[in-house]
Amino acid sequence: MLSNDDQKAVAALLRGQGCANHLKSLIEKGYVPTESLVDTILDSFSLALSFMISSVPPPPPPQHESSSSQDHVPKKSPKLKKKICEREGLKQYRDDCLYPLVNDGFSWRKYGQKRIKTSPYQRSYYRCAYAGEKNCNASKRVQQIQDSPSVHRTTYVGKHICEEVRTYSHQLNDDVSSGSKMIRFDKIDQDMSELVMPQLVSIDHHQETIEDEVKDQIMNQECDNNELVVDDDQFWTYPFSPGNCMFLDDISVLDYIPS
DNA sequence: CCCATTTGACCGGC
DNA sequence: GCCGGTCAAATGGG
Repeated sequence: MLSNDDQKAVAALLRGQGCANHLKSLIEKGYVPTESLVDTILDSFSLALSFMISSVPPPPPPQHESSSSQDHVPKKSPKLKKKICEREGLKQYRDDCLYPLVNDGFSWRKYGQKRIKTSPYQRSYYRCAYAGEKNCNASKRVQQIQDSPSVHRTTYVGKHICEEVRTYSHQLNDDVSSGSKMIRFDKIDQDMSELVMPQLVSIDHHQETIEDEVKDQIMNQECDNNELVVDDDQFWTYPFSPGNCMFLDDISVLDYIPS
């Protein structure tokens, strides 16, 4: 059984699927003005992502007030943080795209960059810009996983609890179908929008461009990197290769109950 | 001068 | 000792 947010995410994805199919038919007929449809599709995906990210339960309140005496706060080790994530059910959302999503609707602050042994590309570490003042524990990692075409993997960890997200969520809950401009991936810039869109709609094309060897390498890399896999999330049971966006055609296998 | 980014150092687990 | 993740001083742009 999906949560309320998950159901909204699925509904948004289905809306995007319908618009994509409509767009496809229009393109086949040579109909040119399809910008509004593209906007709707992008909004749908953005909306779905927002629900998936924001559906993670919030962390428990701090045991004691210690913000004024950070010197006495022991630093959480990565392993410890991972265990905490597992215990608290913090999910990771992973997204592959042709270019890193610089503007995904949230304010991030880069705090590190490292070369990973299992990848020739560097991995960038970001945390919510409001991590300090609003105790927002959301973070993300961005890493290029493939060249030609350039594919970047963004792994979101934790949930935004900052005011920015609460405002967004409030708007979304008020009217999911209104097409509110929550996370506008298409506002990165026009050129990027044109580059990202084909990835979403031309699955077969990209699958042909990625050899199985590369995909195996990517999957093995995930294992090597100790990515947290959420067992009860069927989202993760699907391979996230750059050319395989499972959202659309495979959505029926999810425990989806139409509202 | 402020602030975000960069980058080498550091930490803890294995 | 290696590794990924984080810290924090240095740096650079506006």
